[in-house]
Amino acid sequence: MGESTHYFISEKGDLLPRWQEAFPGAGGFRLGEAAFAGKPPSLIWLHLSPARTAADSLAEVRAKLGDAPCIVLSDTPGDEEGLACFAAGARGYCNTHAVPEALRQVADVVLQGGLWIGESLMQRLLQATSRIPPKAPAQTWGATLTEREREVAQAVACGESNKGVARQLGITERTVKAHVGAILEKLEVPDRLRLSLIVNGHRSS
Amino acid sequence: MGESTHYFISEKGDLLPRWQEAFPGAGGFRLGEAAFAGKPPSLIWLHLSPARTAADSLAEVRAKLGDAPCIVLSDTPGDEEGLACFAAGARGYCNTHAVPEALRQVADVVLQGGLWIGESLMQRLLQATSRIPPKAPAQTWGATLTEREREVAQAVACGESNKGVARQLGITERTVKAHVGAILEKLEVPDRLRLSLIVNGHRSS
DNA sequence: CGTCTTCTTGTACCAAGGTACAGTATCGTC
DNA sequence: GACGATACTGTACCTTGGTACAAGAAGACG
Repeated sequence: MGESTHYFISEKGDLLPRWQEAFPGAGGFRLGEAAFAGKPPSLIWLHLSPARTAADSLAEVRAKLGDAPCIVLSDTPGDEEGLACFAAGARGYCNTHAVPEALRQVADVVLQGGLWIGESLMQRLLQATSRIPPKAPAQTWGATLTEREREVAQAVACGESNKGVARQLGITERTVKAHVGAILEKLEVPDRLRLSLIVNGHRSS
Repeated sequence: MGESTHYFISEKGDLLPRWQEAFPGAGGFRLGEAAFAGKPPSLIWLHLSPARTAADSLAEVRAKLGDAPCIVLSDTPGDEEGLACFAAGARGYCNTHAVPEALRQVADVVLQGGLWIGESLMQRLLQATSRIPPKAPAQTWGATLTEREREVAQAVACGESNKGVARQLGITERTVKAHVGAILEKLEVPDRLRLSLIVNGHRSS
């Protein structure tokens, strides 16, 4: 790690204290600089600015600094922005204010050829390969479920607790748990929160 | 790296020489074994068998060995198989006959929380994301929250557990719980499921 | 300088979620 | 009649979610 050269590219070019702590000796540069002095970087950290799109920023960095892997730092991480970053060639995407230890970990992964990508974004990418439109009808998520399971799934997706679903459907909480368990297994999701995302059309199964 | 325990799961349970060279002391097990003896693995290598689907194999490994990250080894790597592996929770996907140095590199990346994914597969995933559903602007649900709370709220709304949010933001699970509690109180919702509905635009707060 | 807000973290506890094992009843199919 | 699928339910247990009490650090503000 001591041999790597880190460039932090941001709007103002100054280094946050935690960046310096993570990588003593790292360079801080403004995105708008015409050229970057010194030894070529082995790793580029791009601190996103609200004033530019991720794709524009990455393209500019690419044009000026070449092919060193780039990790994007975002003040307000989100899946859309993450998608844009990876589409534009980033190798990592994380929070601007991550602790130094986390930054070093991300650096290690990316320097060794891996990706640093959030779990929810990865799931999003995987599910997008099915090309299912945002508002998933029950025919998709509900295709493998029984009628009762679909009822329970919809109630859960509206935010009901197991007790609430039991009251609503006139069955015991234990029966609701049985249905919920079967639904989670059939749809291969870990919990009711993810189930809700699928039923409400934020994910496809 | 010396402290990590590697399990190689394959049809016959024997270790290829290059696997042993990469990780002396690694255990070799048959996928069909009822149970795995010894110290829990820190990393699982699953050698795919033509006789089983990737999803079935990964599910079985998951059920028997728990949540250690899993890297899939394939004799005939391809994007379709790779997709299935990552969809089933794998953290890496590479060639069965990769050289020991490459295997150690993949192990490093995955043990540090990264992904090992092929370039063409990553491009495939990115190309599939053509349409992205609109999200409720943070100005509505996020107006009364602090910046950190909005970050936590968004992560939760994407389906993350408290542990997952903690990993993502580089803070402890206890801190995430503190933020989640504050968010639930400010938005006057009973739990993270309802929070998710608000953030994703299914409810007004 | 004192106060307040925000962020962070600890231990502890209780409720809810989810899983496991086990079982009965009904209905449709062979 | 046997069998499988579905719906329903029990006890038990473990994990996660959420709350309570407590506390320190840093930055902004009067």
